[in-house]
Amino acid sequence: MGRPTIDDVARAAGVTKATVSHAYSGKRPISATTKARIFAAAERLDWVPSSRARALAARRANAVGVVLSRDPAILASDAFFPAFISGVESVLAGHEIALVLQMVTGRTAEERAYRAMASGRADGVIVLDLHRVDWRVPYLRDLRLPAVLLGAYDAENPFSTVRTDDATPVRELVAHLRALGHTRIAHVSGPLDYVHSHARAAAYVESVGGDELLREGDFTAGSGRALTAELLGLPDRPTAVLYANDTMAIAGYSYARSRGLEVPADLAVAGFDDDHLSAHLSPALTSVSSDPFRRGKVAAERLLADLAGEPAESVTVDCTVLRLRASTAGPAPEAHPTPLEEELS
Amino acid sequence: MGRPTIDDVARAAGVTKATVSHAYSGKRPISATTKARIFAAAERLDWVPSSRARALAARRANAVGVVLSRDPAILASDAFFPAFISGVESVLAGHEIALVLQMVTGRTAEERAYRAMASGRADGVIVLDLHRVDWRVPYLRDLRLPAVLLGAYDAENPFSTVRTDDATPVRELVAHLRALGHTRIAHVSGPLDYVHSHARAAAYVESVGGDELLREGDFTAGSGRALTAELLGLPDRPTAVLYANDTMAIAGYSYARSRGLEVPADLAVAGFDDDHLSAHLSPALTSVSSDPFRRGKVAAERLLADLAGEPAESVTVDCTVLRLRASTAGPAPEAHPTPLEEELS
DNA sequence: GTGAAAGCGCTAACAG
DNA sequence: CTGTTAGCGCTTTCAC
Repeated sequence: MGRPTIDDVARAAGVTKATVSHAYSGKRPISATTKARIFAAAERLDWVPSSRARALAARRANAVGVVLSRDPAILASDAFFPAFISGVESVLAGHEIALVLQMVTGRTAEERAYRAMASGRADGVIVLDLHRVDWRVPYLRDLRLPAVLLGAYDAENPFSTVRTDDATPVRELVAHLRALGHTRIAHVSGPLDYVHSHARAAAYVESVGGDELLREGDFTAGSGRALTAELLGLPDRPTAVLYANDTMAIAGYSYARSRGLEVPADLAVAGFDDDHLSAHLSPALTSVSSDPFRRGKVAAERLLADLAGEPAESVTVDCTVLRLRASTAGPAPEAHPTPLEEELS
Repeated sequence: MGRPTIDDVARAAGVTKATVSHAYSGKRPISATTKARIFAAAERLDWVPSSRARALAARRANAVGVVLSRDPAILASDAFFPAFISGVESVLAGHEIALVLQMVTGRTAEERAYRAMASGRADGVIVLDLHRVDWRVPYLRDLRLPAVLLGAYDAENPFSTVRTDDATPVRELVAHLRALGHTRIAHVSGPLDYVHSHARAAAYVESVGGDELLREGDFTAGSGRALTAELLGLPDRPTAVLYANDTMAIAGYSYARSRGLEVPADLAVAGFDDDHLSAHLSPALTSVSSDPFRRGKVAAERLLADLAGEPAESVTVDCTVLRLRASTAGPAPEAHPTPLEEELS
């Protein structure tokens, strides 16, 4: 024995398996009475169609893939990912489509992962953490694997894209700080070869008119701390720092406080991505929420549309909201604050 | 055309598909020369075996499943999940086994998800967030779906289990606080029908000798805040609070500070799970790190062993480490501190 | 050592 | 509206 098959159901209902199949897929009109008989039989036998057989015959996995090439340590400190996946799942669930996740380190492993997806594990993939020049884009094209890219990818490509306007909140933040009297505004970015880090950094440079106070971090608390130390050691130190994520911002402001600076009185601090803890810190951290759940939703919807045969399309999700909180409240400190002595280690 | 199949490779190598299949699986001795010819042909044709066909023929998906029934909002504020998944993936990757993730809300959806897994999407599942009486255990047994349970499940069941000793760190924490002079130690737990929340709460009750200062939270910042407000409004308020996760702890200590209390001078605070931000707060938060990565690793290894036919087994991962930090440093405040006035809303 | 052939449990033409 | 017949691309007996 073992699980019942479509043949068992067909026999029990007195029809052929084709009819059973169509009763469920609806790809062919079936009379209400036979349909009822079929469903009853299926129910009675407790039949669940084999997704393996279905996948092979229909040439589709009914699954979409996500391959993640982040360092686990960074992943763990990332508010984006779980929320994004939730958003993706929120649309997949309604279509009985599964999510296949693969975490890899290194290009070879990543290529293998995408080939596995293309070999039938998934019907399409969502690509995260786009680089400004990303080998995956031509690679996926060659694999003929449908994909949705998250982030603005400028080079010619056949894929749908889900974009977010990262520049506007950065500009607003700079304007806000300027209005409070800040003139030395720094930015600790993420790795600049990521499209989103680059977009934020570019908007910052454009807003403040230079990159003198731009430092490239890597999204970890460690880099937030180290670069903050460096910035605060400058002769004409910044009075405000924008970080590319909340993890670095919090590490940064903790460092500043450990050195005797008050936030926001001596140093204004803002993050990005609005970690769930940020509103609960004291002072609460100003941040930019970017609704990863919604972006996951849109990306999944877009991928399903692609899979349904619609032409690729680039959609922009308007989802960034500036959350002004205590860490950037109040006037800027006086013009030329004393620099902190640079710390060793 | 389309992708090459095993037949193309067989033809190109001058053998039959059976031989190709065996050349890769090693389930039959193949002469070195034909093997070489086969691999060369496969390489030349750029053949990737179809995982769909393979799954159907071999009756195994080469995938393991995780179905998550958490509210997306809680998931997003959870340091556990991404790290756990990383750990799982770290072992699956080496076996060319995929991870199928499904997020659901509600029992019906969860049952559907498990049936989908059993229908061939996955060869086994890892079950998280075990309840003290959990319908999934008999359900999965009836489905005959191999599973590994994360957490101590006491009722009779056929599954492998990955346990963690949650009680010891709680006892250590209480002992530590006692040594500092605290006598009124509270605990804000997670939902008590979860096995892990219950285990922590039970250890707490046993250590302090009563449940007068035990409050049941739900892991969200909101509940951390509300229950802290309630505890601090008590006539004989606690001078130390243990929270079942860092999110609640941070929300709690932010609340306390907003009401004028100093941490740890007026109130000692400890969390659980060691969020990546906790070490970077000021004061840094005492917490219990529980190495979710490692637990994911062990759970995945255990599941693979089950799938390989080994008998089910219960393993205990010794992975909790008490991270004593500033939020519990220094002596307890005087015996009967003034209660805070209870806050409305 | 290798080949031939029979499935795995569905979907999808092609008929009627 | 429903039945018949081929596959989908592998794995796995059973032969030799």
